[in-house]
Amino acid sequence: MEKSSAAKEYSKGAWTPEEDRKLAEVIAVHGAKRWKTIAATAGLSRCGKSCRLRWLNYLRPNIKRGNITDQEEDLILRLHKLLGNRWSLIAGRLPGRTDNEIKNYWNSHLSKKIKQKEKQSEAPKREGKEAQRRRGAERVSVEVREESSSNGGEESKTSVDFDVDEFFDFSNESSLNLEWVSRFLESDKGICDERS
DNA sequence: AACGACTACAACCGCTCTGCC
DNA sequence: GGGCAGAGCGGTTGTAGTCGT
Repeated sequence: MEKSSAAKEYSKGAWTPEEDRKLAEVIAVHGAKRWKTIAATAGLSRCGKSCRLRWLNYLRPNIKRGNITDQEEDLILRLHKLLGNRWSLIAGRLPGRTDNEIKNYWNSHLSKKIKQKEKQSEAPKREGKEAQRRRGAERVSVEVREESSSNGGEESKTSVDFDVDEFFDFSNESSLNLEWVSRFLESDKGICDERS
């Protein structure tokens, strides 16, 4: 919320290697907080918001760059089905990937794939009413705990609907994904333990 | 080779939430 | 309780690179 941005002109557009270097240096010394101060200290004519975004999406260590693997793609699909457009939450389950990256990947790859799939599946959609009714009965509403970094570990609850059969269809699951599922469950269990 | 269409992704924008005074 | 600033999120835009004609 750069309310002073009207008064001061910030530069926009692509970051230069020099800007990246300055930003990284200041963050290494002062840490990744008070972005406005960081921008000023680094002598950058960028707004704090821009610095934060650059750091989180590009300069931060442990960022995994390059193609999204099949496993990761599958994970994104599942998580999106579960959480919707909660990119930061989805990114939280994919180490090294950023919300922006996942969002972009979704918009450019997966949304198209899904549309294609929907088109294909529309044709043979001649299910009986009974089958549809049964499927409806199998949809459940679950409460998803959100571990948000912004609220200091506090968690809120969101009620979401998902299709049990599809989400828990691990028939062609690789070991990597199964590992994630157990870790997901473990981390949730850990939170519950902490509470009690 | 030239040009337009398409794609991928970095960056921006607007909004909400949270914490502090 | 209200105002302000910082932080974070999701949607959208801009543009460089690639591809097809």
